Amino acid sequence: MGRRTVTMNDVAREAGVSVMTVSNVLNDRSNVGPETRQHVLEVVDRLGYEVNLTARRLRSGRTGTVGLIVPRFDLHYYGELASLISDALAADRMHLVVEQSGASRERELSALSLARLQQYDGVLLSAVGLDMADLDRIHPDLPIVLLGEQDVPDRYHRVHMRNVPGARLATEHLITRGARRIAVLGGKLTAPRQEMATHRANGWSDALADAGLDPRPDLVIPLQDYSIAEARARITDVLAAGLEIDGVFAVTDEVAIGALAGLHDAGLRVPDDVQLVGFDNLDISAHLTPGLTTIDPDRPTMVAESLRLLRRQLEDKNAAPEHVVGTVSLVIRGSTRN
Amino acid sequence: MGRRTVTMNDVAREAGVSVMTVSNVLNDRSNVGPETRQHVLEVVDRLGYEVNLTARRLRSGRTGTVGLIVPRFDLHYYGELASLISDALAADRMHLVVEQSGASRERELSALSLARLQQYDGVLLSAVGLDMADLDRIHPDLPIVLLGEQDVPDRYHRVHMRNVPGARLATEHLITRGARRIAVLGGKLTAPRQEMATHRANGWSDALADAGLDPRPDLVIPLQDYSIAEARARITDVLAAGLEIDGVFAVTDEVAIGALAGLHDAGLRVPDDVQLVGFDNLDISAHLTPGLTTIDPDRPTMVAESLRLLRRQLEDKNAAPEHVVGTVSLVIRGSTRN
DNA sequence: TTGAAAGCGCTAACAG
DNA sequence: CTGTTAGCGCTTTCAA
Repeated sequence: MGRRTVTMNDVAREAGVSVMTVSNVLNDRSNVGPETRQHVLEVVDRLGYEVNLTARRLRSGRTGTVGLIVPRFDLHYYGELASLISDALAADRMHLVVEQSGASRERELSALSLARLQQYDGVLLSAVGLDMADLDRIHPDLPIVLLGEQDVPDRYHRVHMRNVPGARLATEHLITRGARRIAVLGGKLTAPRQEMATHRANGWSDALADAGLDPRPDLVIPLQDYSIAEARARITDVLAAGLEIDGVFAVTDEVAIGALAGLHDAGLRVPDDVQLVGFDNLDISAHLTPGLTTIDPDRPTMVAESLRLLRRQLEDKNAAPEHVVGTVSLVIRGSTRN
Repeated sequence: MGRRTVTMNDVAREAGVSVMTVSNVLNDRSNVGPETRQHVLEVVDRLGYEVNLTARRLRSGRTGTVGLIVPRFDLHYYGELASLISDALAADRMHLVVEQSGASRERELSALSLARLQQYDGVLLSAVGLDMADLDRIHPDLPIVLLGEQDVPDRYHRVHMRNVPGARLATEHLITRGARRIAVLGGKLTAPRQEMATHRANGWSDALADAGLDPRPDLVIPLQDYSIAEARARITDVLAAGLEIDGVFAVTDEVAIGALAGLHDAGLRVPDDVQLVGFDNLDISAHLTPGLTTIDPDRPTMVAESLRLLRRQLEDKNAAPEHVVGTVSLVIRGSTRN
């Protein structure tokens, strides 16, 4: 119970060698005789020794841990992303820990403080609320890859989706299938800086304009937190206010799920009365009724690219910044007509 | 760019004080004169100094960080749990990081190694695949609270749900609303040790027996990973095989979502042909069509209790182990009849 | 192939 | 109120 933690020193004394030899054994360095190695490992096992990662990190700087910072744990998109990354890193014998940055600016800054980030060998940062100034505060020596749709300083490595083409694809599909009054739920026409909501509203707007349709401002329904509940409430509001629509492009699948519920509340059938397209292709989207037509951002490739950029920086801290843009494709399911 | 990281020493020299004074200022200790404090803070700001948490941890043992270990990031239940915990800890000026333990036994053991756990002031462990031996390997000095439904050694602090009563409540509700052939999707009658799936199958079985119904083994449909896709596939299988049912108790809401899709695939209407009840009351469950009747485990209270147990151990490492069992309640929505 | 010395950056304990 | 000393547990460096 109260017995003191076993240290490398204890192992060394017990094994009759120096701490350096123990360290060499545990780090698989080649300069240890086979018998010594065997003996040390036995003692390690017997005493139940485990390395103190904090001490190792303080001395060597390496941790074997990558941090992923996401806005919220409870948005499905980030849960799926975290799973994919965790699995991919495990193959490299690295370890993922996830932090939540959202909810408040204070907490976001706390999560992004150098003090916290320093604890990782590298960081995948999927923060939405940052501005350039915040990003510029981050110490440049730490390998960072930005995941996400806001614009960032050029010196950062970054992976993001083709937002505008994706949104355009979604909207064009709605038009092709006969929709004419298409709202963009969660879109924004203007914002202090470009972000997911403005990019996707732009794609929507482009597609409408190309088809000779008017991207009326009242068809743009902005959201705050992109939760299912908020999306459902807002679409209910605008329908109650008399907005007439026969199509909805929801900027995320999560928003689309709320839209599905809200449309149902209003007695509108999907896809018969109103067609619906989302963006993200969440796991759950295939299992809704009707299945959700959506834009697939090819997350596995985005994850692979993110880790490639991270590894590049790990190997060469001066690696030239790279911007990777993922492909998007349309996945057609029951929420749009045949 | 390549400039060396600023240390406390740099601040001390620049401010013309000792490192201890800098440390005292940064830790808000009361023994620093107001002018000295002011001056030190200015220098800290000017140099852009941030504390090295690794060094602090090595020396003081405290990290301000709590770890949450969950089986998978992409199960909605854990995402919601993590969000709640993260928010609650922020109020205590503590920080949550989340690790995924699932996917393989090797990775589970790696996440649970003392080396990793040591990095936290305390750990909330929501691992499902552990057995007693694994748990016994964990160093007893670390504050741990177990969240979850498997049985554990008495010496652990633990918070879990009233599984059997919850499952019973769900099943009784189905019976009350007229269902007679009720399957338990994701339940298990036997397993190497008690776990969520057996507890909930027991509640189902008890309710059926009380009502004079036969808990036939073919009504128990076990699952492996409790994913939506798996649940959908399995219910499709058993329906195709000719199983006749008018009610489904799904052991989690995630499983219920799969069931909803599978029933729809088979041309069965919910709740008209088959009634459905889940367990967990996920955020999304209110927004399905139809809304999902489910068991609410009162997660906010469970989270509060978990953190209370953790704080107790933080304050007194010999605090007597406590087992807390949360209450459950039935939330009635459209997936059961009126 | 092995070991001794030094020190990563910080804070506990105590002295002034 | 401020400073000095020592050392957390490990790994780097260099000597044997």
